Amino acid sequence: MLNSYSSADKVLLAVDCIIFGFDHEGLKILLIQRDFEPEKGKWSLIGGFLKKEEVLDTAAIRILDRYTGLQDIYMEQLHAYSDIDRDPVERTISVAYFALINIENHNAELIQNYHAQWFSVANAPKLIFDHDSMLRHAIRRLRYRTSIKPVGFELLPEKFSMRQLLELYEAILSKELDKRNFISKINSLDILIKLDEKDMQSSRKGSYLYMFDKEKYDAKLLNDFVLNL
Amino acid sequence: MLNSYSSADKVLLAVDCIIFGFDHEGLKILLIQRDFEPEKGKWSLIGGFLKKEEVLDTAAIRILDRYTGLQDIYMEQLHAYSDIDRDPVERTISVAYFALINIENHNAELIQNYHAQWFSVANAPKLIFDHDSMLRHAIRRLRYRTSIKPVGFELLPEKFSMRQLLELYEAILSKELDKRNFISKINSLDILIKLDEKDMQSSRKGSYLYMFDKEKYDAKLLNDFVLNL
DNA sequence: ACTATATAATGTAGTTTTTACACTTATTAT
DNA sequence: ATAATAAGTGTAAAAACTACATTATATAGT
Repeated sequence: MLNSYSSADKVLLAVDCIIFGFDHEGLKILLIQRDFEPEKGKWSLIGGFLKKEEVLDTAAIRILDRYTGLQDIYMEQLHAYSDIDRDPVERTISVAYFALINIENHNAELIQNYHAQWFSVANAPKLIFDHDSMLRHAIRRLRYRTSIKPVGFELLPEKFSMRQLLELYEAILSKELDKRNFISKINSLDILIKLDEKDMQSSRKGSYLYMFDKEKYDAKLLNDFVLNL
Repeated sequence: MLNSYSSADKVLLAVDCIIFGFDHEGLKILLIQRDFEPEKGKWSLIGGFLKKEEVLDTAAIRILDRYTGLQDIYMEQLHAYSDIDRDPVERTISVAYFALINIENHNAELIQNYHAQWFSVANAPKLIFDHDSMLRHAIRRLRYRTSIKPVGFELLPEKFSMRQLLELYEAILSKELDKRNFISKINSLDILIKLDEKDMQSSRKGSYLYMFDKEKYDAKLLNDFVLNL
């Protein structure tokens, strides 16, 4: 049994990132066009290999940083994918992560250099390998996560209007929400700060801006909420 | 980029299984006592190494079978654990799975041969490596999963009484539930068959036995239910 | 300065769901 | 016959959820 360590097979471990962003057009993901075979020219999630002395979370952070120039981003491990022929080049197990970023903050130059591009989740191209499956899982997980944890805000600017928040949740859930009911449910969570500032872009009247109140949320010491939208 | 395959590090991949069972004493897990160093004599989850030409799910199934003699068991991938020194012998990433078995069916002789043993989840011993963390995650996931999928039944005999089902959910959630409210919520899911048979062990009056109606459930074509207990 | 326009902001009544709670029934061991 | 034990059952009050329409505000255009 002890020597099972030495007799056991070693494999390549990849990390693939589903990087979510959000803007006026809706929910988006960052994809990269492969410039080498196989599947050259096809679209792919952004990924890389795990280094031997590296934790998976760190690898995901490293990869995200490399392609977006962003640090301190919400990331979450999704699932390990291990189909035998999932990568035709070599037996590779991939651990998928998803990231939620404020799309305004990414380094546009960087992603251009890497031939990366933002796509609407709704009409993303077909992806290589099992990346479509990863994306589907990520969306499902994102729906669940945003219904119990205050992570949706990661996709918005620091200051945002109720309309932006509403549209964010509509994009995540792929369904229309009633504005009044939505606002009262959000308000009942009691985790936002209403600012004196208004966003004057969207209308003549202007709409108040809000911020996520992390201190207040943490102070509640509740683990999860339930946001039934 | 292509040669990043050849330059990338390969690592050992382990699979560890949180095997849940349930009996009159409550929710249990199957643990094994290590008979080799390091951590000899300590309790551990049941695990093994992934083979090069093997899918993770298959490895989990193989490991479960080896220690319990059971096939066709509900299993679900939990998370990949990758702390650098999580296994002091060698750099090993572990993918944890949890399994739900009918505890009556396991092969008692097998687990004896392996020095495995059932423990109440409530007072399980300290486990090696990061296995305590895996167990905590597994319980959290089990709570969630049983609230949206009809998998709790996997832990019960094919025929079970409402009391058994109630006590199962109480064990999973670690809280008392109101009997009448529980029964009406379960009944409103409309996924059980009430048998003519009674369990005469528990009381003079005897309690009706039920079975999970998989056909009916599948026919509904709903993905998930919500069971707020 | 008046008006038109466009989005922001707000409240409620009806319905459904959830909760808390206690007595009767059925069986058999004595 | 009766004592004992768990099984089985219903309801009223509270809370949550749903559907829905009008008024308010700032400015751009005249």
